[in-house]
Amino acid sequence: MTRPLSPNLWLMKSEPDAYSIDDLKRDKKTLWDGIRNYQVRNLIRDEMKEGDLAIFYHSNAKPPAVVGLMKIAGKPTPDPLQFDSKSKYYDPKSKQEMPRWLACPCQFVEKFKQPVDLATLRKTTALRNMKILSKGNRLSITRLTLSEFKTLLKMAAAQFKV
DNA sequence: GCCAACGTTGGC
DNA sequence: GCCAACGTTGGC
Repeated sequence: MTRPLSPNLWLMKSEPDAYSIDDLKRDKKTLWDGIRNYQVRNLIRDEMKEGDLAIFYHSNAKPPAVVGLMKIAGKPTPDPLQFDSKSKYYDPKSKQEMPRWLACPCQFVEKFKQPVDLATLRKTTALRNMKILSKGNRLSITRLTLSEFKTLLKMAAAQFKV
């Protein structure tokens, strides 16, 4: 296995009612849990690594928008909620010795001064292939190309420099 | 393995 | 609240 030299770039969705960029700003670090989709689980298991960068997207928001930047702060770890019978993310079929679901540690980097809403994203030619804009893509974590990542940072007037 | 029924996501 | 576009479940 070769180790990629540059960080992977991701877009990660969260409903602000559940967990927002302001929550992350307050917490500084969080365990990104509640992932219950096998494609996404495989992505973080097989491809996500410490040091990767992720754009934070508010879904089901008014308006939906990219709102900030975070960094992957460690290896994916078993999602504790799958074993919590009181959680809505409880999975009775998952066993301690063979956990089914993973969560990933995320660290706050910045909240964008200029969040970019979905309508604006759709109008941006440089983002026309961005996964989140293609019809039918509902995955909560998707990859960004370097070009898409740079475009988003620029539009959002980000502090972070690639 | 097929597929109908059901559940979820998320924009609008 | 509606609904398109999935994903999951379980009977067969």
